[in-house]
Amino acid sequence: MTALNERKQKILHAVVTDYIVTAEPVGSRTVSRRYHTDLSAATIRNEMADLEELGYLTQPHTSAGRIPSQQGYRFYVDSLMGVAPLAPEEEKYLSGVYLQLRKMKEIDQIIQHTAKALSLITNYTSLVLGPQLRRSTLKQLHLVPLSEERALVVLITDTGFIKNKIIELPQALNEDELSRIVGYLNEQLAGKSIELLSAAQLKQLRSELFHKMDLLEQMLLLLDESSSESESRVFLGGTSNILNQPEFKDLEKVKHLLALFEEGERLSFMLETTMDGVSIRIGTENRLSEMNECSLVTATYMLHDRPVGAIGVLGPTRMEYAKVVTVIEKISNKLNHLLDVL
Amino acid sequence: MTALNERKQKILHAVVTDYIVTAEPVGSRTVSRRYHTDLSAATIRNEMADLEELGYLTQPHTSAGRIPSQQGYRFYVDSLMGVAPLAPEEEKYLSGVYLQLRKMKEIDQIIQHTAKALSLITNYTSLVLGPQLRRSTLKQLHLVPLSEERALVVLITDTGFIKNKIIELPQALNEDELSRIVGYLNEQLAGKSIELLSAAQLKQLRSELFHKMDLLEQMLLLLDESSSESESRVFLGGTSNILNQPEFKDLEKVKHLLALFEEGERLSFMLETTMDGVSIRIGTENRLSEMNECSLVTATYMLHDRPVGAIGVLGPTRMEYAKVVTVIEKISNKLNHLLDVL
DNA sequence: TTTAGCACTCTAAACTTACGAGTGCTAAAC
DNA sequence: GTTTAGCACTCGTAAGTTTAGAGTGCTAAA
Repeated sequence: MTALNERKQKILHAVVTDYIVTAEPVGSRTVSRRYHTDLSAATIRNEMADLEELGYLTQPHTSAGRIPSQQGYRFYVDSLMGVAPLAPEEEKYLSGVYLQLRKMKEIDQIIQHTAKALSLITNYTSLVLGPQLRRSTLKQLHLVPLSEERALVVLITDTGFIKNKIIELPQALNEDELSRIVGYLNEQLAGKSIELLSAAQLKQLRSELFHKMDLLEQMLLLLDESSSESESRVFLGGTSNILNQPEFKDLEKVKHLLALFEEGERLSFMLETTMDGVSIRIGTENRLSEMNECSLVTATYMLHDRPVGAIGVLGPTRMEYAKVVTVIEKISNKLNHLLDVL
Repeated sequence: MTALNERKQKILHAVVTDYIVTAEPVGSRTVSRRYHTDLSAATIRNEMADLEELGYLTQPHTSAGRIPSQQGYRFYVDSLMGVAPLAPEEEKYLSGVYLQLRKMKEIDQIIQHTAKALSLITNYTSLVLGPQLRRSTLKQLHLVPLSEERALVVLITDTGFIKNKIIELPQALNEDELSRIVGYLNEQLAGKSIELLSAAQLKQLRSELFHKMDLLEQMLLLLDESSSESESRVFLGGTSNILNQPEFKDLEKVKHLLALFEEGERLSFMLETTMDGVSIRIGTENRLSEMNECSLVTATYMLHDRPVGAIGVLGPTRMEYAKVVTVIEKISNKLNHLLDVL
């Protein structure tokens, strides 16, 4: 792939940015007039023909303007686009949201409001992956007796996540024994990453406490569940925003996307795969076929310097990448700060 | 409003059922041929003109067939429609789902799977309102010390619902005092309906324990939150199903509905308002303007003979009412049985 | 190397036409 | 008096037709 000279880059930049706002194929005349006054339309025309040959632009049909190809967007995102600052009122809005959130410590609320803010400010659909149990560290394990036969296991992580489960007690146990077991488990497990609680380690524990099998099994089951994938806590915001995009006037595409939105598993997979910095996946770079005409911008957020979750914005490939990246960075930062205090 | 003679009722029935499956205006010829061979099209025509005059049918335009008006659907639902039995494979599917669910005691999973089953079997969008804290009875209140300054309050209801909240401890308290307070609160509150924990009662508690203000305030706050509306736990299933309905080929309508789907508050309001038996609300009978072209069939489900939540199916006014009612009844029953064991 | 000019292409929108399903009315039949 | 056949009329949809205009590629001159 030949490197693009500066002029071609400028023209590509013009086509991409214009198409992003207008959603209409961009003609040589438009580029010449609106972006690059010192060249004639004819010259632009030649360059655009070259850019098409090189794979950066395509023509919907013979006598229409050009639109960026996936490769075109990729080049734009990698080398061309600058930083789009937020409007003052957008900044203000975000600050307001996170000032509010500082008061409520419920992680679910934080996540949900983040999804809402993200979609509101970008006008796209937002996805937020809640702190993954798997990526958290066990802080404390508690056993709250409920009755003779039942107890509540409370699992608390450093991410502030709390998971409950009711278990059946073997009747043979008295209170002392119980608290001894719990104490022992805490000793052994506290501070360990839930993901890294390897099968081996759990197995060892199992054998160490083999005489209290029943009880232990149940508590360990909770851990197993926690470290498994099944926890797909993805929150969406602004799902109706996709309908604002002209590329989704086709109901079939919308239907597929909406159906995808209900599949938490697959969504969280999309968000989990990129686990550092801001990532942009364009069109078919997303593995899911439903998203072949979409782009997904994601970033992770941290707790204690470890990535524990992710936020993302889903829009058409014709997306305002620069702005979205700014917003994503800003929000993931705010989220980091917010969680640090937690 | 004149009562309809039997023939008119038969014709109205024919028009409604035909329109429900075809989504096309129904002509006199169709009724005569497909439903009522012993009368000519001309006769049907006259009757249909009458039915229109009476407000049960409308014409989209002068020379088209008739479609049921809202009043027409209402009459159909109240007096005409019979009981639609489920297909054996549908029965089997439902039994399978609830056999599975019997194993997992997590209320959230039960709710979510119910939503999924409901939408899958009806091909409409389903709404499920989780057990309302407000409608539950307090079973136990626990305080789990986390550190010097923090503790976890665990609130357990008879509906199996568990709510956690982290509170800050006033340092002046030692463990004994804590457990005494918690013991006292349990004594006072256990078995009480959370909704009926009146402001007065809470106030009394506040004064009784006024010297431990700080701590108490925080625990009572949890109760306040629980009894307030803010808990809008509505789960949706099959949101993409609305796009299968020809009446929603218009993107604007879909957009409004999708946006509504994100407003948990308003949705749960819709479900809460009908709190006994199966209720059918057609078109503008729903208060929300977004739902003026939809029908909502809802039913409550019970725990210990008290309604604690609701399930619902949302579709176009041209809905398979008979089948939906059967499904809703069946599922709410299964849910009742499932929760009884809990 | 750039640009003006021009013939050519192709879509989208506007307009026309044709078809057919369905109606309401009238007058005859039961 | 009720039912039905017949018929002229309405109106929306779908299928063609036309037109306008935006944009292109190519050629030849600057």
